[in-house]
Amino acid sequence: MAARDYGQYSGITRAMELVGERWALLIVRDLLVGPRRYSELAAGLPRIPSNILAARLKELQAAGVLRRAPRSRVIVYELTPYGRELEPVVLALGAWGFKAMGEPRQEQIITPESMTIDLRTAFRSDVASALPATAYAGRFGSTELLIRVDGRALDVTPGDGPADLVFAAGPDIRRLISGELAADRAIATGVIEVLRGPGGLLDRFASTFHLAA
Amino acid sequence: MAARDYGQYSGITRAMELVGERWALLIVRDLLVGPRRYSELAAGLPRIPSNILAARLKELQAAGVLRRAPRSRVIVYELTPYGRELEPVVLALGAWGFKAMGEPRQEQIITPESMTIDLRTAFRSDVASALPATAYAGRFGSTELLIRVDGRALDVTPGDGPADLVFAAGPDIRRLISGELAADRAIATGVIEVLRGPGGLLDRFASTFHLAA
DNA sequence: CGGGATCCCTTAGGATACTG
DNA sequence: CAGTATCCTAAGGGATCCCG
Repeated sequence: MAARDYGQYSGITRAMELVGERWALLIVRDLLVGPRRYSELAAGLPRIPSNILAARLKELQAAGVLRRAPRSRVIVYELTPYGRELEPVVLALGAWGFKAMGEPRQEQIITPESMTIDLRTAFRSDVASALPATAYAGRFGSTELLIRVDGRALDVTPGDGPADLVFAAGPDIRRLISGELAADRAIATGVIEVLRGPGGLLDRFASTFHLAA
Repeated sequence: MAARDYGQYSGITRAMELVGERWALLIVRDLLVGPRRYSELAAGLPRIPSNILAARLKELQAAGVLRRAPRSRVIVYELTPYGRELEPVVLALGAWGFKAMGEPRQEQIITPESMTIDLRTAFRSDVASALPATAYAGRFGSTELLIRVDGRALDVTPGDGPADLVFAAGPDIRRLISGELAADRAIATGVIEVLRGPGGLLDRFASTFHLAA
């Protein structure tokens, strides 16, 4: 028996043995957004030691969660189909943890990958399907995301592009998503800064992305 | 910043900080079945050192996941409402890990709590709602469970009681739940031993509890 | 006897430096 | 860029002991 084995024959213990190590599910989360290179993963995971990242990648590969794929002279890591099946786990954890997020601390960062998954977590496809297709461009610190909502589909990509509403937000956008702060109040208090487009669209954004606290 | 902090401001990292430590989610899983005493938790978690169990209970209490509750001279640990909201996380992890369960190893045990959650994971309420109410009594090694299905409701309790079908099964019951083995084959090969009641009911059991691998 | 606390040892994780 | 190598600290594992 491996030292870090749980000694039980059940689904959860098996899952914990495969992806329960520290950092593992965060690597999976970032790869849920798309394939990533080693250095991209390292950049998105602040403070992960490179030896730990290397060790986790090997373990997750051995577990059948991800694979190394050569892409024209560089190597990227991508989830296997089985690894992608962790999405419900990651989203459920994200939804639960969202409710316990306090105020951001100084050194805490928001990465494009973490924001993308947080938006996916909060996305209400049934609400969105009743609204017209809308593209938002959000600037969160130094990361910029193009958020396209069309029917029940959500697509989040880095960078900008044609958007109906362009806004800049800090970590306090959480209070908009949780419903703690209404859209007009968010604008009035400067939590959200509308850079272009009708500010009224922010209310639609808040309806589309909502996660009660 | 705490040493085991992930340095990100996102839902998942917050969740991992609260319940991402080793053993934590297994404690939560057992408490999802019902309140438990310290010694009951220790018994259900083979190989957990007592100092680690004590440390986790304190951390989870500080995180607002569980609380100590005095029950007539003894102390039990029970989930808070917020802790119970981890059920989707635990079930999602269980469903994912179930598919990666290989053959059981000699020293791996099945506890009443782990089996209860595994059954909850595999429970198909929509299938069950179309079937007549049924009570099963299952013996898994030394643990005995009374499994009552009524409409969309599932109730699993330790011990026995009046049941339509009484059977004994080893860890290979996983192959019945995964659909790898049909009910009649499971009986014919001795994977499941029908102790009382019509063996045909095992097919209903397999329809009610199913998780594709 | 339930509910831990203590001790000692092993191993994983963190920080930093280095290399093909 | 994509990792190794090294060193050190902190957490986990196992056994034992303690206390109400």
